[in-house]
Order: sequence, then structure tokens, then C-alpha cells
Amino acid sequence: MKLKDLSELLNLSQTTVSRALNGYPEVSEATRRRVREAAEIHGYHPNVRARSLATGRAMAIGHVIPLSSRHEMMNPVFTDFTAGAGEVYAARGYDMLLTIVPDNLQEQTYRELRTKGAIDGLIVHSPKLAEQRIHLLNDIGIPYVVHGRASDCDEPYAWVDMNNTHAFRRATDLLLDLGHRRIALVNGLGDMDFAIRRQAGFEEAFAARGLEVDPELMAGEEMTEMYGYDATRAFLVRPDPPTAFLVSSIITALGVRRAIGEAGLRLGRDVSIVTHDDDLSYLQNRGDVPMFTATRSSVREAGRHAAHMLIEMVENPAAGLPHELLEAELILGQSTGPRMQRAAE
Amino acid sequence: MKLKDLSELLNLSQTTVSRALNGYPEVSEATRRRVREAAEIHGYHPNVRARSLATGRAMAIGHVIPLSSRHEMMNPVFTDFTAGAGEVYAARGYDMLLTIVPDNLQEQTYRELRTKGAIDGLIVHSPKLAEQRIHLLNDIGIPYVVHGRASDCDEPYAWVDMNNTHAFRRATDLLLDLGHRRIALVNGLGDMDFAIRRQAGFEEAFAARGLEVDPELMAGEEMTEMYGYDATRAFLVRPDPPTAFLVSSIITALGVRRAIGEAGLRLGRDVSIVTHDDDLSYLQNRGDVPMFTATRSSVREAGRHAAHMLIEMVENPAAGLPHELLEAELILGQSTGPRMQRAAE
DNA sequence: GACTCACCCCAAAGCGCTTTGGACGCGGTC
DNA sequence: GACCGCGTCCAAAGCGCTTTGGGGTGAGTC
Repeated sequence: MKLKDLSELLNLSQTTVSRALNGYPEVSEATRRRVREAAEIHGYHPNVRARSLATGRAMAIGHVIPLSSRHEMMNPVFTDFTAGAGEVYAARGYDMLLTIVPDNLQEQTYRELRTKGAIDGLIVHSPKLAEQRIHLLNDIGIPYVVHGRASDCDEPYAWVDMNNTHAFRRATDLLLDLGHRRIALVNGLGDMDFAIRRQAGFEEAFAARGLEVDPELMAGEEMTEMYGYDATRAFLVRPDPPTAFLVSSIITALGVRRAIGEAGLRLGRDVSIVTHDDDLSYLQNRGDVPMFTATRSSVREAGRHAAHMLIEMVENPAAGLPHELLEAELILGQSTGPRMQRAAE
Repeated sequence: MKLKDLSELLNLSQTTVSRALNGYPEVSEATRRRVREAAEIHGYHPNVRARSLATGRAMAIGHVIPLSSRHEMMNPVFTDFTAGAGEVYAARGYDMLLTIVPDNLQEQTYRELRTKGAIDGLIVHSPKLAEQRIHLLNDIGIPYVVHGRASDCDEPYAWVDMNNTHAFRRATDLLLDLGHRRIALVNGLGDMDFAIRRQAGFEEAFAARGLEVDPELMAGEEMTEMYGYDATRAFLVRPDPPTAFLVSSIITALGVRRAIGEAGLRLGRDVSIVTHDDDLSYLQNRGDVPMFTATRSSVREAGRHAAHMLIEMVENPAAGLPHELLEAELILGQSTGPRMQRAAE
């Protein structure tokens, strides 16, 4: 069933049918109703390719997932973010185009996406410190929203980010208030922008009390469970082991907890953990007293925000570049307690 | 830069340029080279919408993610599956269209996807026991591959699945061999096809030894960490608690482990766990001796298989409906050991 | 009754590509 | 020398939609 068939069926021109369905005022309400009903009955949906060829709009948003050959990891955070964004796209009539790209083909992929005309805008995931993609995309000239920020980039761009520095400042303050001084930072990969900001918040809290962080107690890696486990084991065998852990992902925190348990230490008594919690649907840190004390910020909600922003930019290109900084809640759970004096002390 | 521009630049017709780029034999090698070079230099890429309007092929594959309003969960398994499929799509020049759909709009969405002409084929996720989508899609007449199977469906369809029954039969046998008799099954949602097959494997192993399963020791829910924790706590306070747990997801297994730890039981000594392991990149169960004894089957690999299959079906519709049954490996880890005699016994 | 003005509707162009159905020139065959 | 076949190339139609620029009809105005 195509437009032509439907118009012939109704004894109307294609113009009128098209206008009726798209809500143009040049058509009487009676006709519009008649057309709408017929379209409904015959299950007519305009061919999106023909439509977007005619309008110049793709009605699709691209998500480009960088897949580093070193890691080959599909970020779970991305999953929830996408789900949030997907809801918004669906509600506003956009499709979501997912592209998984090896690191080395990034530039080519972005340029192609543009010239191929497959999308109206895109989301940039996992920005690094100095993010070349921003420059590239400004050059290409396509609307985009960055999930996160790029500290070392002075070009303008739209973004949605969580206040990483502040969240980790507060989390560190909590641990310091509890008397902890040897705090390990189990962070994400060192070149990721969020990891840098979190470390900054961590250091800020120490500095504000005239304390110094021990660089030996900071680790940065892809945030897997295994990494949390391995890093924690390494920390615990040190001569002066940490009494608290500040962790960048709840998945990694599970690994930290495992290593702590295996070492015979009791969580929340002998050792404390504060973790960041993206509120992933399959790893909810909830309950009367949540498992982990955490800085919580729903990444799914961030996805919704980013999608709204981007669609707004696409439909109204004249407006400026929006930003949005989301704050994390500090949730008190079972994994923290005052620093215990060691038997040896 | 569009075809017309490029052809004028080269003093050739659009026909010739198009043919040169698409490898048709009617054009001389010299011209083809000239065209290819010019296209490269000027970064020409054909507009995909125009092309697919002309060819009738969308060059895109759809993934429809059902989002039940009850749960609002974005399956982590899906993430890795998608990554695997995405690799293949990219390599074969297809785009991936992701649609997140509330349960109640499924049918409408599938039909629209078809008539809108946005995709050439699609992947069906998370089939249930009696899967109406198969009937629907056969009716619509669009190529698709199911990730999993639908036991109660006698219509033909293409699928990629893991041998759930066999994997859980083997896992159960292992636990029975170790002397366990009170084994809890911490399964996925009861109406999911994979959960039914896993339970069948579980029961088969018991039946083969003339033993009976205790229906009180079987749970079925969305496979979150929290669920594993809650279910296990409930099992452990029973008068005759299980000595082993067979779990359907490594995420849930983490919750099971947590509850066991909190109860003061030692994993692999007092209590055993065998879990299914989809080999998720962020939750790898590896190392010299993996954390969990597990039935492992890479869901990412399944994604690759499904994508290949589907593209084959799209490009060669005459061929039959392919199937593929992947076997899981049984990995021996730290979480299993022989059944301990209780002090009370 | 002629004129204006809404109001509804239509024919046709155009979006950027592929593909059909030739056209043209050149060497080889009888 | 007429004919054929082959290798190269081209003009134009068509994919299904939106949108421009009218065109007809009837009510309202003087």
C-alpha cells in the first residue's frame, strides 16, 4: 500500500492525502478524517526512505560505539543510556541507528554517516580528555550531543554530563569524615574524561583538609568485575593497605567486594566501599539499606536528556548549544563504617 | 557532493559513474579507476536513502527490544549479542536499527517496520514459550532470525540458540555427582523459552537417577543481582536448605554469592554454585581458576552467527530457513565442591 | 451580477540514486 | 562494402514521497 494506491482508493490526489496525514491546514477536517481512517484501515505507513529523500530529513539518530581493539568491551552503561534515549526517539518518531566501530575507523565512519545522509544527528559516547571527535564533528557540521565532556577541548559543543568531580568530592569527604585516611581510588581508564574528573574530586577533598593522596593507591582500568578484584587484591597485600575504597562502577565494586571477602575482611566494618552507581537496571543497588554506599545517578535518565536535547537541536538548529549537568545523590548503604583501629596500631 | 556533481566533474554520465562505483562490467577498467579515485578524493558516498529507494533494499537490519512495562529492564545479554551482530553488519555494509518497544505495541511496531521500508530483516529477541511474534512475522513476510527458540511454536523459522537443556543437564549432573541432592534452581522468568528448557535439563538429570526435584527449590524471575540475593536468602532460611545452587545468569549468581557470604557459608565448601555464563565482556568469569563453575557460551558469538544467517537470508531469499545450535562448555571454577555433611546430620 | 476571497484540492517538479533501452564507434568477417 | 558483435557510454524513466504554484468552487460584498 503506497500513497498512490491510497489516493486512488479515496479519489483524491496524492498531494491531498499527504497533506491530510501530515496535518497541513489546506485540507478540510472532513477529508482529513476520511483519509486518516482509510490509512488506519489499510495499514498505510509512508515509506521512510522516500519521505526522507523528499524532506531531506533522515528521522534517525546515530549512536556510534567505539570498540577499542585492545578491549573489545561493550559498556553496560551504554546499554541503559541507549534504552533511555530509545524511549525518547520512539516517542518523537525517530529511529536509532547503531554503529559499532573499531577505534581506527572512527573518523571515516563519522564522515560517511554524514554524507550517506542516514542520520540527522548523533550521540558521542565515552569522550576522552582531549577529544578529537568534537573537532571533527564541528568540521563536518552535524548536530550532536556528547555524553560526558572533554576537559581539554575549547570548542563549543552540546553535552549531558554527571557532576563527576562533585560526586567524588562528596564521596571522599564521607570517607574522610569516617576517619579513613588510606583510601584507594579504583577508577576507570585514565584517559577517559570522567575518570579524570573523578580523580580531581578525590584529590580536592584531600587537599581541602591539608591531606595528601597516595598515588600508589590509585588504579585506572576498564571497569570490569575482574579488574576490581585484581586491583583490590594487589592493594590489600601492601604493607600499609587501604581501609577504604572509592570505586567508579558498581560492577567493579562487586569485584572489590569479592577480594575483600576472600581476604577475610568484613565490609562496612574492617573496610569500607563507596562506589559510583549508574542505576543499571540489572544491578540495582536498592533495598531498605542498599548493599553499597554510593553516588547514584541514573544513566538511563541521562540518555533521555541527551535524546531530548539532540532532537531539539535537529529540529531547531538556530538555537544555541545546550548543556546539562546532572547531580548524583549520595546514598548511604551497608558498605561504609568508621575506620577500625588495626590490632597492630 | 552528489552523483551529479561527480559525474559533471569527470565529464561522464551519472550512469557510468554509478556503474563504475558499483562494479558493473559495462565500464572500462581505466574509467573505473578514474571514477574511484575521484570519489575517494572528494569523499563521495552515495546517499543511502536515495539508493535504497531506487534499489528497494534498505541495507539495514532491525533489532526490536521489548521493554515490558512491568520490569523496564534492558537486558545485559542483549548488549553483547548486539555488539557481535554489529560487527558483522558493519563488515557487510548494513546498518543496525534499534527499536525499543513497550510490550503492548509490539505487533504495530513490527508491521510498521515492514511497511515503512526501513529494514531488510530483523532479529527477534527473548522468545517466550508460545511466541506470537513468529506467527506475526511469517504473516508479514519479512526475513528474521530468532535468538532462542519457541518450544510451543510449530511454524517454521530461522534461529540461533544455545543448547539450554543439555547445558543444564550437564551442570545438574555435576552437582549430583558431587553428592548434592538439595539443589536450588535460580532461573529466569518462567515464560521465557530458555528458562523452560533449562528447567527441563535440570529435571532430566534428576529423573535419570530416579531422584525427584523439590518444586519449592525452584525460582524464576528477571535475572538481576537483587533477585539472586533475595531468592537465596529465602532458600537458606528454609528448614532443609539447599546445598547447591544452579543459576541462570552470572549477574544473578553474584547475588546468590552475596547471600551465601552473608549467611556465613563458604562458597565451594559449605555451598556450591554452578551458573550459566554468557561470557559478558564486563563480567568475565576467567582467570587461572574462574570464580564460578559455569556453563559458558558466548552470547556475542551467538550475535555474530545470527547476523550472518540473517544477511544470508536477505540476500538469498530462496534458500531454506537455517538453524544453529551452539553448545556450552562446562567450566570448572572455585564455586563447587563435594557436599558437606551438616553438623546436625 | 460582477468581484473578491477563502477554502479545498490538484498536477507536476524534484529529492539522489539505479537501471532500462538504446547509441555510437571500432575491428573483424564474409 | 555491408554486416555483425563488442565494448563503452548515455538519456531518461522510475523508486515513493513532499511541496510549489496554481485552479476551481462557492459564499460574501458592493
